Amino acid sequence: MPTPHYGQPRYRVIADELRRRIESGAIPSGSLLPTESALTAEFRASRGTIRQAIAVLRDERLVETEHGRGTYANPYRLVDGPGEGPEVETRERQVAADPELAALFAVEVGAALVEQQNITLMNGAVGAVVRIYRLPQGTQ
Amino acid sequence: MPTPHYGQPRYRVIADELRRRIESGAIPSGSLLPTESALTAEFRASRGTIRQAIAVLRDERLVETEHGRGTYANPYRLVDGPGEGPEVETRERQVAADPELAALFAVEVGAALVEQQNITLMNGAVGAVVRIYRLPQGTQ
DNA sequence: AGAAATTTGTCCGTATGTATC
DNA sequence: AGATACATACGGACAAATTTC
Repeated sequence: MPTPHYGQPRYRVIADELRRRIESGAIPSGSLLPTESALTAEFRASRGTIRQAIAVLRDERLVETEHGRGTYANPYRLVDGPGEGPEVETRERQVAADPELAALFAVEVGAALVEQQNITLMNGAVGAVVRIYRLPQGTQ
Repeated sequence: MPTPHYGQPRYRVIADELRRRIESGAIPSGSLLPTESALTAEFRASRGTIRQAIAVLRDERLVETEHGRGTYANPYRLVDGPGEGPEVETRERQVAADPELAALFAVEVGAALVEQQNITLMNGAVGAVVRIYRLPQGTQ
């Protein structure tokens, strides 16, 4: 079978699906993701592709992998014990440029921007939300 | 041929060497790196390993790759004007909480939040826009 | 304008090394 | 020691973007 990849590459499709499962709770926070070989079987993809999909989630800090053990979902979720310092939760996504951002970046309104959102938590409460906007890779 | 990787993995060794060449100027800023196939020949490594090495440098934002063209060295360097460093423009204002921010801060949609916006400039162009949201003083 | 060559992007299969349980 | 799982590396194939002729 050939390897067409029109549109989204497979590893992104798989990453999107896994992200959905984690965010929906289908894969509970703190639990292990299915193994690489299980995902290989389920998605009919090679190990390299599965690993690439997981790498995407790892970059987003949505999962964390431990050598010889497995890949955990949502390891940075706060379940703080008492007296812990501020924690940060990070997420990255693509958004459409609002008129002000469009003017700043000299792109059209609605153009794709990358938004990185950091949520600073203090004692379990949201202290501040930081949103960083950049042009997508390769467009600058 | 077996594939031992004692000590440093090969892709890291190659990444280190390429980083050295870029930082030493052996590969001038803004110029193209050797092609993947050229690096394959020079380092006697597979293309996957070369691409992994380049991915390391890409994560460091030391290089940028364009499909069908090549990989550029140091695309993000600042070329400051006379005596100027990177500049930041800051502004603070009050905004209404969008649904997501409202949920995060546990306030009603439309409630007042303080937004601090920092615009970082690189080469006179907008590099990133940072928006920090907090609850107004006295409400936390 | 169009075809060919070049270069990077994605995917596959496989093998071996290393860490953890 | 054995089983399991992640890390690294290889080689090959086809897709897609760019450049060159």
